Amino acid sequence: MADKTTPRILQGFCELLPQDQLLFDSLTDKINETYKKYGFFSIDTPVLEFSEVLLAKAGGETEKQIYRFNHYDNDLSMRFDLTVPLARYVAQHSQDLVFPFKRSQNSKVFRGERPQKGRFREFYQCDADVIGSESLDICYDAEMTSLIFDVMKTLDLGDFVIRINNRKILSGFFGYLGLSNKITEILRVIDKLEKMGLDKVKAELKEVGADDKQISDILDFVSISGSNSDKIKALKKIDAGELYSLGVEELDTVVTMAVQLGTDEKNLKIDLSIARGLDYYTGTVYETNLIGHENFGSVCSGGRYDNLTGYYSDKVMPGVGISIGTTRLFSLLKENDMLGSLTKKEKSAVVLPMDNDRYAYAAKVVSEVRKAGIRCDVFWSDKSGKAKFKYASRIEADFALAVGETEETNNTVTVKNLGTGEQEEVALEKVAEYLR
RNA sequence: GUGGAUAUAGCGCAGGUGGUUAGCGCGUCAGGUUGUGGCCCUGAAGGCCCUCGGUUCAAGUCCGAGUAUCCACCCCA
Repeated sequence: MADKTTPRILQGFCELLPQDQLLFDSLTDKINETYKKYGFFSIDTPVLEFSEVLLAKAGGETEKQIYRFNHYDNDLSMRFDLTVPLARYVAQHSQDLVFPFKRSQNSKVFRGERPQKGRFREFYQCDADVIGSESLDICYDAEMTSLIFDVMKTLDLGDFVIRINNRKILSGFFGYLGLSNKITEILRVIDKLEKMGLDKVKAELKEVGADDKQISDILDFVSISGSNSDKIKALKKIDAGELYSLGVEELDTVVTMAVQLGTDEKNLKIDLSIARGLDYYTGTVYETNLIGHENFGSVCSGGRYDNLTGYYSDKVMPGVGISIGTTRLFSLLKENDMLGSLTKKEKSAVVLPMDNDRYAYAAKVVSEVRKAGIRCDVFWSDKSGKAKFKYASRIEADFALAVGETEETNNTVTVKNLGTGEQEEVALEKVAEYLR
């Protein structure tokens, strides 16, 4: 073993064994199918973009995390999310797209940050966004809410809550308190309320520069309680300017409409402390948590942004979108032994030729089974009978189809159910039917 | 970027106060059973004990540095 290269991969990069990959694919399939049902069109964009394009807007944290390098004369960057490439895509192809444009995308993104539990440097995001031309009705925000609801129902990961808020409400209210120049910082602090607790938030708000009266107003505000309609009523009583009122109006519409679209109100909760760290959200914001697994963080987040393509085009294009970090979600589910709901697996079989003269007959058998649309494999190896059945068992096939001299003579197959251990000789033309 | 932990077989781990041949479980391969997997039994293969340096008659074990990985913070999916 001297001088061999150690097989290894980069930290924060992830790959799965075949049985896990099967489950991961089932996770993304379920999400994509739901997106499709809502009328989204799937696209893909390049992993690499010109740095000037990708970094047109980025700054601060994101910029530091981008994998960027030169190749000959090109300054290149790897996409760190799917939204910026979408903006470029829409600006570049706007004349060929139909608006409102509903696109979904399931692709890998790259972030050069320190990996840890549930955080990767290369990971899949499963996004759905609607982009409008000039304007985009608030009903789309409601539709996204309903989409989150449907996805979560389909994934069947247990009880969940979609927490919803509107940035206009927060910005309007904080502006009204005379804190309009500190809105971004305040939003970030408020967003941490659940995690850090009241005292720390108070201290941080003070650091940001709010006085005691402002702090208590803010905290009273975000802790407005009751049902969704109670909260809306309470919010409507407060007079905090035009932006604020518009936000309340929007939130009211989104919640009402989402319910009409099929969202169960039990799973939808107005939460005035949700702000989302990302600064490009301007209206509705979403976070989704699994009840009992709050430590997972948000499994599906998103929101409304006013002008997606501002850095690439003069056209105003508002949008609303959501994102599911499937790599993270999968790794957390696996760690918590929650992959059970993903095991939807089709039946599969493997043909075992019992001796070397049986290959031709094995070919006939496998072709018959495949014609019926059943996943089927042949073990073309001259090993012991034990090894053959062991192979069938290891690949987790449901059936082993043993074919030897007797079977060929009788034009049959010995079907062994690897789950129950029972076996039976079945006529070749009946095999496919027998396997179902 | 800041703080903490870990590094021994393909994987998961054990190896009091230094002592000569480094173990266990899983996996792999072979056999018990050459047409029957999972369970059981037997056997085999597989180790520069992360790297470099230091202390010592003697280092997997002690000390230092480096590297890598993991965890937490920041931020986020």
